[in-house]
Amino acid sequence: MSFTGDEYSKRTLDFVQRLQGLTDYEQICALIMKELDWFGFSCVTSFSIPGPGCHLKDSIWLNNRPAEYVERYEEKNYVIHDPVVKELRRTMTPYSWGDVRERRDLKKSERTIIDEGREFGAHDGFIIPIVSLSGSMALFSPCGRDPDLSPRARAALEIIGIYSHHALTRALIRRQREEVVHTPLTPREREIMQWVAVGKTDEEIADILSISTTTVTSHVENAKQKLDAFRRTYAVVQAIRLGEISL
Amino acid sequence: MSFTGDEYSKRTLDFVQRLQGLTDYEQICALIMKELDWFGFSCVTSFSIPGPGCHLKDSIWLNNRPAEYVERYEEKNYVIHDPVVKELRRTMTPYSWGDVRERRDLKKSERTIIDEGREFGAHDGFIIPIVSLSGSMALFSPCGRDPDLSPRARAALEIIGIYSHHALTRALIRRQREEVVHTPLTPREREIMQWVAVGKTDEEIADILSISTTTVTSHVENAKQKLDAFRRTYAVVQAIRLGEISL
DNA sequence: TCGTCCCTCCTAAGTTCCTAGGATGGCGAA
DNA sequence: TTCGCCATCCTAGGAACTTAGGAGGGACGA
Repeated sequence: MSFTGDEYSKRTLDFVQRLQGLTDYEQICALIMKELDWFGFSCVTSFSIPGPGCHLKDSIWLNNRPAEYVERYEEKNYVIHDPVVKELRRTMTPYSWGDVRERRDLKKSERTIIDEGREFGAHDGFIIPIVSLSGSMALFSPCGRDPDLSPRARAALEIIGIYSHHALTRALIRRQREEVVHTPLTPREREIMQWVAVGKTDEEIADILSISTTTVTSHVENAKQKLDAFRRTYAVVQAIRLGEISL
Repeated sequence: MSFTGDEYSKRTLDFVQRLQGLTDYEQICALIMKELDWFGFSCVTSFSIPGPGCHLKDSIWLNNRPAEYVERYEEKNYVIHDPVVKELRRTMTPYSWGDVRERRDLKKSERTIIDEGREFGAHDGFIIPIVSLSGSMALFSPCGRDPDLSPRARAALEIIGIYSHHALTRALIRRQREEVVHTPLTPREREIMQWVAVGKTDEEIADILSISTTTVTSHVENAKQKLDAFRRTYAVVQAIRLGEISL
């Protein structure tokens, strides 16, 4: 190994310090890619696991792998079958593609998916699982021809991955908030939506808060309007997304 | 400053490496507190901002500040008025209590809240904002009598905070999944709940998927049962929480 | 082959929600 | 003090959801 442990740690802290100053999404991406390059990673992908009915495209936070690769990945719905992604459900600690490829219980088709990456110059990659308390999973995955995957590098990469993810989230949230001009709910509306979110009927909420049912209904309707929702189910989802109520 | 920059970075990377091996919540907490001690922090609190109707107590992820302090904080509902917490909504980058205290526009009552911390041995503290794409905010905040808040320490602390938060989430998710024996939804149920979540009516969903309305209804009912929900609104929230669907 | 799970479809009464109004009093900012 | 926002309450028809059943066909593993 040509780098000392301290080289890794110093770089990592420097990286974080530089990233702290950035708020612009594109600048953050550029800095992340530059840093990963030092480790021998030429590409990076970060996305949250899309649910059914959700396209992978809409879940991607950061990606500079070839467009054709991503298209094929999306087209063949690899995100469901890719063993590297499936591994996310087993473990919550970082691992490399190689770690997965070595497993005995892989089907032939699964091995194919990993190997296809090679055609695009990605011989090995590293997966940093990202969890959120809401239970949704995401991953941050740099890859390249011959990346540094030594233990010390892995520790540094986990920091880089988690911190990058955090910085990207911050930038995306900022952008989201700027885009969505969202009228904030009043405290009462928030309180009532919180009850709606746990499945209480207007009558039950009225009982809990000692107000009339019609009042509850009108608060919900106001909130729906502010949240741009026709149905209260979506209003709740929007309220969660916009941070008006929490899970 | 008695420590070199490299000391910070080396420690930080070591900390992350040690934390990587841990899955037990209590062990993780212990390691975090030990590490923060080195920076001169005697206490640490981490919680997500509770919505109305939610108690702060239920949102705490990690805390070793005196119980009486927390009780008073909760009782007086400081989480709403604490200027240090309010600052979260303005900025998404770390700051110290001192940074907030210096602001001119603070009300007297707000200053009091900060100063009350001193009675419990916390003269200054550091806030690391944690954002999640769902929009919910949380914070990680160590505090102490005379902590190290130098620029280099702040960069290290941000890593420590974000990484600790991530490790805690991992441990809590693991625990949550062990506790909640949750029957997974079928692909079709997930797909339909995803549409429910965006406020589509059963009829609209039936149109979209080219199946009958009654089929949609029965999928929703099955999902509700699996998610232990009486109302579809709550079913959606549960599905999000359990990672069955994403925002 | 048998059992199990998934997806599909059906009925029908009862409950809850949605819509689109209007109206009052309180409270704080300009 | 006036203006605006907030919380409260009201009506009433029509739309959507809830509940508790049953039932057939297909896929897949034991």
